[in-house]
Amino acid sequence: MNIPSSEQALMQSAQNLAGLTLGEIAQQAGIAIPKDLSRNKGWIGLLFEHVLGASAGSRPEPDFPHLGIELKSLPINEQAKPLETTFVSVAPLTGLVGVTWHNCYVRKKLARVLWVPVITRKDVPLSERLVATPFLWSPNAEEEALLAQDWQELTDMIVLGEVENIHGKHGQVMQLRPKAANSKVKTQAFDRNGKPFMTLPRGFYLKINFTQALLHRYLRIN
DNA sequence: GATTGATCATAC
DNA sequence: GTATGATCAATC
Repeated sequence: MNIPSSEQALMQSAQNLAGLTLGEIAQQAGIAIPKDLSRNKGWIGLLFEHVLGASAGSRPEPDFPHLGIELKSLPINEQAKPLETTFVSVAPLTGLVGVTWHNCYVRKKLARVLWVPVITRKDVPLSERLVATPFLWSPNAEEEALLAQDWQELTDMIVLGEVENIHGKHGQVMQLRPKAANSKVKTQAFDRNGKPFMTLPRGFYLKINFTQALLHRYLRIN
């Protein structure tokens, strides 16, 4: 697939995915379908990136750098309720001096997101799952305020050396959870005395209630 | 059943 | 290890 030249071109090809199954999309793209996602958790996201012409690679940039748009797949059920939290980014545990909500990575990453919902049920094979209507989202004032509030709370705790006391329950719409290959992975952080120590890498995740609200706002459903 | 903590693949 | 893409699965 070619790189989309404009937002309109991207949205057009995204809309064209609606109503197709993952099997149809993969077949058209000539991509093999895994039996399940257990050892291919990012497969749907990579499939959409390929089909929509996102710049490949693991660079820390939006999927469509020239458009400033991030692409995210979103598993939902038939009632359009998200089934999983949405990973946003790895949380920096050091170098936070001078970082504010306005210049932080989470805000940049969520500025413009193309959501591609996939109707998911455990008993429906991957290849038969349907793509729902994709939509381009930017946070409204209310959503940004909620995100900013949670980001500030979590970042404050990190800065104060309390990262190991942060649990998934923190945050109303965004939470901090492990983001690593396994629980033995370590990255550097600072404790409450300012001394460096090694801890589990964490990531910011959007909670289900937040992504569900987006769906309601954009698809006018439920 | 929802939520939190753990985990899988791949590139560099 | 860090960054990309997320879902799995044990526990509450």
